[in-house]
Amino acid sequence: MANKKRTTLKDIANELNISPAAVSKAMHDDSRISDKTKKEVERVAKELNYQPNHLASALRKGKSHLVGVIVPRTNSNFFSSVIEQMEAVLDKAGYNIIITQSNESFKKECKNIDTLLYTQVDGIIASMANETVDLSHYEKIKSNGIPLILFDRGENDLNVDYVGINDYDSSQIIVAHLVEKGCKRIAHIGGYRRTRIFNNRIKGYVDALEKHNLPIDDSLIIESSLTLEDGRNEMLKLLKLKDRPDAVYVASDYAALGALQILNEENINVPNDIRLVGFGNEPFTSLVNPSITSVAQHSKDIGRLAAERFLNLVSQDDLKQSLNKIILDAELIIRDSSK
Amino acid sequence: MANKKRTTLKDIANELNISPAAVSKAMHDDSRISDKTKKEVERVAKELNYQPNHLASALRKGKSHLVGVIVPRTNSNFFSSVIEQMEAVLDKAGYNIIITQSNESFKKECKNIDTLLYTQVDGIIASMANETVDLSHYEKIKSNGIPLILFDRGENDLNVDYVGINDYDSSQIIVAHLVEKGCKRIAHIGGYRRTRIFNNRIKGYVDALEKHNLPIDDSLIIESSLTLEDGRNEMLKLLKLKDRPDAVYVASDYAALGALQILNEENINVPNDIRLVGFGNEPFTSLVNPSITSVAQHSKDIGRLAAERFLNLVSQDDLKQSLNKIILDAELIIRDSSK
DNA sequence: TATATTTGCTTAATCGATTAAGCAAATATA
DNA sequence: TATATTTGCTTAATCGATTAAGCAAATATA
Repeated sequence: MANKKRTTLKDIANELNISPAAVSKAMHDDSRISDKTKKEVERVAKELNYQPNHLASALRKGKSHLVGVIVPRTNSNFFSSVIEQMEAVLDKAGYNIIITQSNESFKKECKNIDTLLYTQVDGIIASMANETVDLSHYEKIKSNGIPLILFDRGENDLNVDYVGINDYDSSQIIVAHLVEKGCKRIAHIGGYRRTRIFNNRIKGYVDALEKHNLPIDDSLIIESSLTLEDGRNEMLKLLKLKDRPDAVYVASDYAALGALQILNEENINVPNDIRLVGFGNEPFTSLVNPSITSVAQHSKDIGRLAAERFLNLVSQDDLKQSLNKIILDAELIIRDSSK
Repeated sequence: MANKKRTTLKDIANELNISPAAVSKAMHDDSRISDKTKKEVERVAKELNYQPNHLASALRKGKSHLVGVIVPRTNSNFFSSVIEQMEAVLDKAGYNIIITQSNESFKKECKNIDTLLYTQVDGIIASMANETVDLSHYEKIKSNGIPLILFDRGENDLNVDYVGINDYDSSQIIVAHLVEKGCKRIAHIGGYRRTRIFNNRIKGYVDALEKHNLPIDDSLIIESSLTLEDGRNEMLKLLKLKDRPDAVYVASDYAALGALQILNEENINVPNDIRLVGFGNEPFTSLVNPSITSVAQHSKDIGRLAAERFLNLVSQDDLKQSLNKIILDAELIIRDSSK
């Protein structure tokens, strides 16, 4: 059973004493094949448990109908929700997706791109690893002549389509919210400036402080990888400052959670002593105590829009990509940590 | 730039006035090709930015060096950690993985299997969707003659390799722990019995109650899909019982979290009024208030072992699969919710 | 020096599915 | 009835990489 050879078009053709070409056409419902033959082909195909060989047809047609997806990690609600939507949209158009994760590693990301190109995907939708600065591996995708769409963590320099939220505005909204609650010393535990979205969040934060006539204190602006551990460490450092902040805006929910753990451990009341805001609206933000105010990133829209951009691009005969940004407004979800 | 054709072996061959066969051999470091030719091939390949066409070589060799992975969801720490380990092991052996998610849907799972078979993967490593009862789509994998390895949510009837933890014993350990803490009415919010692992957890729970001379009360045994929402709903029902439980063992951390939310909302003290135990050791169990006692599932070992089983199976000339279980001991991580 | 072996390639077939071109029979049209 | 068109296929080439078989030149061995 397990050892028998795969059924090919030729096997069906031999069974029916017709040519493989006729079988292929029958399967694709060609108008020049008789209904009788089509029915017989269908019957024998089922009988022999025929499974088309994707490698062969993809090779011949020059299209694999596979889309590669690269994400930093799959175990965040944001990315898995984005992927779910992409899958839904692409599935309808006859595309399947291959998900790879970079684990935030530059090296892994390069390897993933090689794998995807090697697998002959028809396009790549990616969100960059934290470590990524050099973009030559992404250029490789472009020079392969297949569409590249970036989401969330993108780069203008690549001159490709991008779907994401307005990070700059999000920071402005967060600071405005905290100021409204009476906060005067707002710290920011952010990502690294080299990553565009985190740079934008920092800029938004700084500009918002100025707008509200609050002084900018470099000791309150921290760059990190935004892991839970980073959140703990950086929060501890902030607490050791002579002049403690009365609010902390953290650019990731995971790091915000780390910060909250420290605050709870040190018996600092949130929100009364220090207000806390995260970013990403991960499900756990509403589950922890106190629940964490955060920014919803419209993951479903991002997934859908990125997939639609891909479909739009593959339908073009002559692929010409350029910087084409779709920026969605983010939404502040206010919870107990800043009330 | 984007529109130029891919470089093929033939292009390199033409450039050097040798045959494509020689180029292919040079690339594979064949001993019958001169060092001079090898170097020239390497140079021209780089010059023309040659990328081998995986479809062609896979078609010719009959091996795609791709492994399909099917998980219910990727956004749980358990599954993404399992996948990370698989990737690490398979990568070393020259295999790449394609991750698909069933979203706990039977229909989606069938579709995923079709996609993977169609993509000519060399094997499939899967964990079943909650909905799955009919196994014919999995039989299709077997009849394709490629290895199938199940992990976590498996089925004996398929007679293939399985890697998972000892669910029965885990339940026993949990009940013993709760009994030791003085609990007398232990409820169980479990999964559906049709899923083997959940059935084992229920059996382990029932047998453990008997062992400790506690009565078995059907109103305290609940089957559900174990989502967070299910946890909330079932917990509410348990609280409405005349004779409330003094402990709840939930077969998933997500549902346990839902249960905890209700308990917190109803101002029921955990662990003093009701003790709570989850399953899976998801990171948030240590983050919520109170932290949730849970069972660590050794995701890394499971991922590694499943990948190793695959490698072992593909290396066999004559694939013969049989029920071959690797059962790991789980570990109870005691936290505040049951202290 | 004559034969055997090794080296370094080429030739041609192959993996399956697809498709342009073409052909004979059946049918439609003038 | 003669020609045109349609129907229902077949033939042969193709997508790129790989490999068995083979051949001529170079080198080794007797």
